[in-house]
Parts: sequence; C-alpha cells; structure tokens
Amino acid sequence: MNDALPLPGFEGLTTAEEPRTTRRGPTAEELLEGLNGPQAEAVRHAGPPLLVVAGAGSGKTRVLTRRIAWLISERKAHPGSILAITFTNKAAAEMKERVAELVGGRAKIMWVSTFHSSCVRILRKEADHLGYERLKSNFSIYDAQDQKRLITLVCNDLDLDPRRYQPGPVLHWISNHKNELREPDEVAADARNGIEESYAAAYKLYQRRLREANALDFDDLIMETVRLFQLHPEIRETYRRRFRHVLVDEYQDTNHAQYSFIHQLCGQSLEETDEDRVEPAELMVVGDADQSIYAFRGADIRNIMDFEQDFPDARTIMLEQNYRSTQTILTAANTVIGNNQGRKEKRLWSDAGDGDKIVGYVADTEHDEARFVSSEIDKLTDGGLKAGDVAVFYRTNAQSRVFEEIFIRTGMPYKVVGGVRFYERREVRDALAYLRMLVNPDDQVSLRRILNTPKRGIGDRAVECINELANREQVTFWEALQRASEAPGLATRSQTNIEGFVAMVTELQSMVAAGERPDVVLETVLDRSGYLKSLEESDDPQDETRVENLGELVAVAREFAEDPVAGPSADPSDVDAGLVEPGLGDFLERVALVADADQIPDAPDDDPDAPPDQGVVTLMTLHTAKGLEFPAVFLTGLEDGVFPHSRSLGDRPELEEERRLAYVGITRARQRLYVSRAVVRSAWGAPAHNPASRFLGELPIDLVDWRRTEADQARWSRPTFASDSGSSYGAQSGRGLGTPNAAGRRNFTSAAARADAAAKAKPAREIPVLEPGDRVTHDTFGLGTVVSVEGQGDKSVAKIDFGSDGEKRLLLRYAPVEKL
DNA sequence: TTAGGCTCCATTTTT
DNA sequence: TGGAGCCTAA
Repeated sequence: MNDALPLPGFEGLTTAEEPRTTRRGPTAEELLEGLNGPQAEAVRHAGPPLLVVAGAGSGKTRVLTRRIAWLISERKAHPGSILAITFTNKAAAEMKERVAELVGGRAKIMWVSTFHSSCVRILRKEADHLGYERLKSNFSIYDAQDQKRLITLVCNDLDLDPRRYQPGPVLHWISNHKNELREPDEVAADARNGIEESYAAAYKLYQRRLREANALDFDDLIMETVRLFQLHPEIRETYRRRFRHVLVDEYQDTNHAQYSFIHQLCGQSLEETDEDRVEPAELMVVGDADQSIYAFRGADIRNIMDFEQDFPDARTIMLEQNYRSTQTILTAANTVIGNNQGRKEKRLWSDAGDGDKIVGYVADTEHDEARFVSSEIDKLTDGGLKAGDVAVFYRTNAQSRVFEEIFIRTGMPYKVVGGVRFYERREVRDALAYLRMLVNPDDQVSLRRILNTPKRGIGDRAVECINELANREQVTFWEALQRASEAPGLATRSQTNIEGFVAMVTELQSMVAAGERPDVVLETVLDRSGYLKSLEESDDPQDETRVENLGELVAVAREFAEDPVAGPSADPSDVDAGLVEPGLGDFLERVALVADADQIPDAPDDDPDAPPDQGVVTLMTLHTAKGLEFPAVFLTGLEDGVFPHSRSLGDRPELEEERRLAYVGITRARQRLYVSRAVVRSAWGAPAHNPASRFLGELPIDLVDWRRTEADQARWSRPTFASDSGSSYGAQSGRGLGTPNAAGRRNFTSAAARADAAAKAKPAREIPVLEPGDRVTHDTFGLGTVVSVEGQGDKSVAKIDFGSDGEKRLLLRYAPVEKL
C-alpha cells in the first residue's frame, strides 16, 4: 500500500513538526462504534470508486468523518494525501474539527474545502503555467455583483440593446458555457443566429476584460484549474500523486466542470503508455439525487445518477435508515418525492416511532400565517422546546419580512439567515473595492466603483474621457488615470480631481507594498478616502449602521491579521508550511470565498438579546436549510406560484426541482412539522390570490391534522376581513399567476376568500377547455393564441401568446380568459 | 456634475 | 412594498 508515500512536489508539506505526543489514534472498534451495517461498510471500503447514496438524516457527515479518521489511523494514509470537498466553507470547518477530535492535530494538513477554495489554491501554486503574469499574488475574484458590472460595461461597448440583452441572462448563458468548459471562440463558431452571435461576442469580450483585470470569476476558478490539468499533464500527475484519497460531499450538486476536476484526479490515467502514470486516487462521493436543488446554477444531477457508468468498477452503498425524523415525517417526504419521475427508488425509514401528525393551516393572508406561526412557536416553547429548536422556512427571501414583523412585536428572539449578507452590503463592498484595487490596480471593476465614491467630482464625463484615452493608448484604465493630462476633452477641474485621487491611491499602494497589515490599510483607506467621513456627516439614518458595519469589517481584518489560521475556512496547511504569508491579498481571497452568512460574526444579532440557552428562532430560505435539522419546522407559503415558484410551473424538470426542495424542507424536521399557506398574499404592493401548493395535495391525507382549512376559511373569514384590515382589499388581482400588471385589475366584489373557496369547491366559472391553437380573449391582455396547455381541471395552466404583451402562463381557474 | 425627484421595475434559489 | 435607475433643474 502506497498510502505512506512522501508527497512528491510538496516537500514543503511534511509532518515533521507535527507533535509526536498526539494520543494514539482511535481503534478500529472505536471508529465503527455506533454505525449501522452500510455505514460501517462505507467507512471501511477500500479500492474502487464508491458512491454512497445518503438519504436525508442518514448520518452521512458521520460516515465521512469516520472514514477520514479511518484512512489516517487504520490505513496509515498521510493526512496530506486527503482531499475532501464540501459544499460550504462551514461544512469544511466542521468536518476538519471533527476529524481532529478523532485523530488529533495531524488532521490540519488535509485539504478540506469547497471546490472553489481548492482550485484557488492550486491556481495560486501553479500560476506560472497560466500565462497571467501577475496572477500569482494578486488576482481578484469576481462574484455575481462584480460580474454584473463588468458585463454591463461589455454590453455597452458592444452596443447591445440593453433591453434585449440583460446582464442576468447573458451571464447565465456565459456561465453555462464555462461549466461545459467551452471557450468563447468555440462557442462563437457554433452560434446559429444573431442572438447567439451577440452572446458569444459578449462572452469573448467579457473574458478578455476579466483577463485584463487580472480577475477570475467563480466559474473560471474551476474551469481554469481543469484546463491547467489538461494542458499540463505533468502538473495533473503531481496532484494525482499527492491526493490518494478524494472525498466529495453533496455530489448531486456538482456541475460539469467540477465533475471534470474530479475526473482529472480520480479517473483512469489518460496516457496509458506513460510509464509514470499514477494509479487513480481512491474516490468516494456522497450525495442524494433527491436533494439536488441547484440545477439553476449548473448542477447536473446526472453526475450522481450516472456515477456507476462514469466509474465502471464503482460500488454503491445505500444509507436508508434515518436517525433524524419521525416515521410520519419520513412517510410524508417519501410520498411527496415519489411524484418525481425517473428517480432511483429509495425509501427512508426510521425506528423512532410515528410521532406527532403534521399540522396544517390555511391562513387568510400572509400576516395571518405569520400570526399562526408565532402563536404555535409560543405553544412549543411553553411546552419545553427552546426557541433555537424552531426554524421557519420560506421559498424566497422577501417572505421573511412578515415573520420579522410579528416576532419583533411579540418579542420572540429570531435571526434571519441569508438575505442581504454582510459582504454584499454596499459599504462593505465599497471598502473591499478599495482594497482590491490597491492590490490589483488592473481591477477595473473595483477601481471604477470607488473612483467617485465618495463624490469627488469625477463624473461620467470624466470617466468617458479616461476610457477613451485607455482605449486609444492600449493601456489599462488605471494607467490612463495616471496620464489624465493627455486625455482629450477632459475638464481642468476633473483633471485636478483625478490627480488628487491618483496621489491618494499611490500613497496607499506604498503602504500595501510595505506589507502593512490588512486592518491598518483598511482603516487608513477609510480615513484618507473620506469615505468614513462622508457617512458620518450624512443625515441618512442608514448610514449610521453602515459606519458600524465598516467597524465590523475592520475587526474582521484585524482578527485575520492577528491569527490568519483561525476563523472560517482557514487552510492552515499552507500557512504551516510557510507557503503563505498572510497579507492583504490573502485577506481579500478569504473574504471572496467565504461570503457566507453564518461565517460572519454577526454576533450583535445573535448574542446580546438572546435569552441564555434559549437560542433564537431561525428564519431562512429552503435552499439555505439544506444540511441542517431542527426539532420543529414550519414550512410556509405553500402556494402554487410561491412554492413551487411561478417560474417553474409548467416546466417538468424545474417543477421536480421544486419538489426536491419541498423534500429537503420536510426532512429538516426532527419531531414536528407544520405546513401553512395564505389564501391572499401581498406581492409587490397588490394582494395576489394563490391556490394551494400542489405539494400539499401530495401529502398523505391521514398524516396531516388540518387546524384550519379552506372551508373554515370561507366560513370565518368575512368578519376577520371587516375588522382586521378593512380598506386594503378593495381591488385585487384576479390572477394568481401570470404577471400582475397594475393595469386592468379585476375586482373581486366579495371577499377574496369567498372567491377562492367557491373556486375550489365548485368553480364559480366554467374553466375553459383549451387546446393549442385556440384563440382567446383576456381581460387585460386582449386577444391571444394558446401555445400549450398543461395539467387538468382546476390545475390546468395555459401558455398563451398575447402578441405584443408576450407569452403568459395562466392558471385557467383564475385567469379571466374566454375562448373565442 | 450633482442632487433630488421621478418613474418604473421587479422578486428564485448562491459557491 | 421598496429599491434602483432615469431625467431634470440648479
């Protein structure tokens, strides 16, 4: 067994300084203790690639950590030969910690991180081969916001009609191609029509601009690493030699590029003739196709479905025993997910007993729903549960507001996970943009962002002139700024302002060059740029919290400067090996890769006002909830158009992804599950009327205890409406789906509630039976032609082309549509 | 060039 | 409902 080989090419990484006094590792018995058959088998497995199909709550994290410990202490694997890839930085930190508990400090040397972090480390190390001269020390990593700014510039330069080519779709298109590892030229050659040509042109220029800015976006991090491996087999072999054990968590969420990365390391060697060829690393992937909820960002469920074909001698182990939830909850989850087609059957079971029934509630409005949730939480906490045991899930971040309002009113401590994250706040991004352009002046996006922030009299006109100079002289934007006097048509006033700016930046850069600590640089920047002052002098009350946030950012930087190894996603192995001396660039890299809500010391929210030991109620989106569990879970907003989201209605794959999301939500609950919906929900101003989510109908009827149903709702709601909210329900959109345009709204003369009840029990109006090609008329959109029809009865949804108004997807039960 | 008022627009999910 | 971008006046 070659597990104990030294690490060729990584001589710097030895375990020599590792404390030899570490207690003896755990025994085999200890490592297998408490595991069931399949779990133990996965831990002990050796040899061929292994797929562990891990149902929700089946203890996969435990299996992963035990296996890593097993590799180290039983199979004598060098910890440095282990590469474990997790989905979030948080998961990585936890895993590392838990392995360290088992085998001691040796665990530090493992690579445990996300795909992105791993790739950054490889790129840094191998930067010389990539042809970006300065890549090694100071490239910027562009996140979605930066990408958006850049693509806007690009589309501008290409004179693309901004209405037709919006940043979002263009970026999405580019991202898809990057994930498929397709270069711009390749894509351009395949373009079939004008639109695709424009997209390809945008891709090409975008990529060029990235390069000029010494920047990589998130997709590049993976793509460039794979390309590096493909172009330089000798580098790939180095890593193949180093990483003898590769473990991938959440495999169902990998995209094609990530799959290729894994394949480079663990596939059969490509050059069969190569004498040096290295046996592929031992691979274990863990995942659950039913929990794949990231297709929208390129995750390819086929990666896990086809694992056995991709790795021919692979073995599969199924973990179906659930240690988390009651049988009631599991049965519900199984039934719902059973509606998806083409999945591999898997039945979770539990010996925890049936437990309580699922509680259902139909609310009048979203406020009513929030009240219900709040009062139930009160009952639960009275009954001995802690606030921290409770979570409220919703589909979109915007839905958190009603809950926050009621929790504030009732004094229930809570925290919202996700939402506008710390690193996405404007002031934080501004500050980071300053730092980024100091480290990497070619970073045009950052530079432009802060050029006139705070206002220093360098407006659009001036930027335009500089840009022109840059293009004419073929120099970077920063170089052009330094030569502002040569810019054609630049006002003297602007020129003076620019010179002042350049002087300030130059001075700050010398600080960075001198190796000043990140926190010191940051504080100086905030001071010298006048940014802090402009906030302090502002009378906008929001700016007060902005100042506080900047203080927080300085604190983060200080913490990093003092102890770069501590904190989230620390990768001490490089630090230990002296490969990294933490400076401003490393701080920025860390921040770019860790833009994750729960990593942020948002302690002010968490600690002070929380009653000791009680914790706080957690509010989050279903996506954020993946991987977590709570004794009591509220699944809210179960309405067609909200969850499943309106954009997924009528598209089978997307709808199935929504269903997997429901599955994820349900299986987060340990003991108690609540499902609720609101008949009327205010979305962007006007109240909208949503039918019950189809997922509610998929729950086994005898498992749900309906506290309040639509029938109750119809019976009781009118007085509620009159006393509760009087005025606001006069005019309502009659359409639950489609675009709730302000124009032509249809009045519900009676309470919306009654209309819904009537529509549900016995349609108030005949539902028109439509076929593709039928001509129809709509109260708002006028004449249209039916494109397609899905679903039946009161669930049927028609896609109708209204000419200039575009195509709409309408739920026929509500849509004011008549067949002609 | 900027500030302030205005309209209009939009709402998935994120490493 | 709110935020972001546009236009106008100074």
